[in-house]
Amino acid sequence: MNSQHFSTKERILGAAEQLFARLGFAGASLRQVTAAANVNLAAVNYHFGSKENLINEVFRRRLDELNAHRLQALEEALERPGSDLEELLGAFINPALDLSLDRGGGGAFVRVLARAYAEHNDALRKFLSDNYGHVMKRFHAAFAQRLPDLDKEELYWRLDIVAGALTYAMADFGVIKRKSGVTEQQHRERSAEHLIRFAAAGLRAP
Amino acid sequence: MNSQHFSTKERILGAAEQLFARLGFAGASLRQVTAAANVNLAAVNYHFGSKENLINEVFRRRLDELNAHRLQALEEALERPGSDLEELLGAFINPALDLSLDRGGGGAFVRVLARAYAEHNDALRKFLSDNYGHVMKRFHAAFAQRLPDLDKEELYWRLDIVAGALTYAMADFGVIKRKSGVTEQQHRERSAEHLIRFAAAGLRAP
DNA sequence: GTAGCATTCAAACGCCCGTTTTACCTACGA
DNA sequence: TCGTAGGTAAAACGGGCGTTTGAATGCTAC
Repeated sequence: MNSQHFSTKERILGAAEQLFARLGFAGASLRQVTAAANVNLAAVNYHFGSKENLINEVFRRRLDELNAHRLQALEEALERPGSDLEELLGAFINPALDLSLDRGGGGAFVRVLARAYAEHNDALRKFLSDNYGHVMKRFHAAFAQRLPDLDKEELYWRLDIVAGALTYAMADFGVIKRKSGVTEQQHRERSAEHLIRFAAAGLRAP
Repeated sequence: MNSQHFSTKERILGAAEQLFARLGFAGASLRQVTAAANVNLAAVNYHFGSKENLINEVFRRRLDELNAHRLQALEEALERPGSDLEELLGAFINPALDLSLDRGGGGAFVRVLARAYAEHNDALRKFLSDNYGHVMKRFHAAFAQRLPDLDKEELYWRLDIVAGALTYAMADFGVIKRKSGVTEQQHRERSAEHLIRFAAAGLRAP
């Protein structure tokens, strides 16, 4: 299986991501993680130092990439001459959507991310703020330029609502059932379309 | 403290709610719960049978009431002659807001509810669907009447987005910091206002 | 080939978990 | 007044937890 192609560290990160998504940080034990990764129990403490630090590394591996993709998509949208609000929203939402569809655990990671929000852990919040703060600022500036009549603070509130709805949608919290005959890819693309249309109207609200 | 005025069962439920909100279902132990409730460890298994069942009772205690309040607020809004979309949204959002401001643990409960979504547990989903399914159907019908041009399935998607944003906002996931000089009550009222305005525009989107 | 280092391994450490047992209160109807 | 049922108490059960240890292994450079 994985054992052949990936290093011990990578196998641990992958297995941890899956199990944290399914069972939570407290609910998934290192014995379960190392068994799924097909490595020795002591490997976690050897390579990562502690369970706490393993959790952080699970985040870091994905967030840097998502970060970069969002900013890149935003710059591309801003460079297009006639780009509208929906395109800016797409730059924010689509990279997250792509991640959730990624082979190799991205789908599990968005659920881990949703759990992180629910954990309400201060250290984790600081970590996320450090990693995401400047991204949100950049998007805020771009949206503010497109919505000059909207109060700046009001815009912060609304972007916060968009982020909430996106987190919720990505982690598949909702009650909307995927119909048979619709692939997961199609389901998520439809999710993104609905979300963008809804959010664009919400941002344009008087 | 509580010991004087509440029964053993009530003290356990209250302490469990607080600790589940803070540490999660797996993260909070029965030893922590019973110590906080100032009761004997064995009392949980005596009164509730198991930790699993205690979790269910923590939900049941609050959900029945929230359920009833939402439906009552909806009926009242529908009976008012000139009631608009914002009033229907208020009937959905405000009871949840009130619960989150409730003395005696409501604020903790909304975070427990957010954790429940993140848990993605099938048994818990069925429990929530059984308790909430008819409420969502009732709201869907009311919104459909106010938005006759909107496709029924599209409306389901949009209500799902509203529910997501609400869950996120209630559990205080967002990055919006409460300013000094603003009480928590005021902060949450402002939250609801922003959410209703945003959601109303999103629902009306073409 | 062997010295040196990074990695893997099995085993054990002390601790905390959910649950059960058994004895002990305490109030109330017969 | 006594028997009894409902509640509380302390202690123990087996088992799983994160972490540490020290020996065995593989790999690279000389």
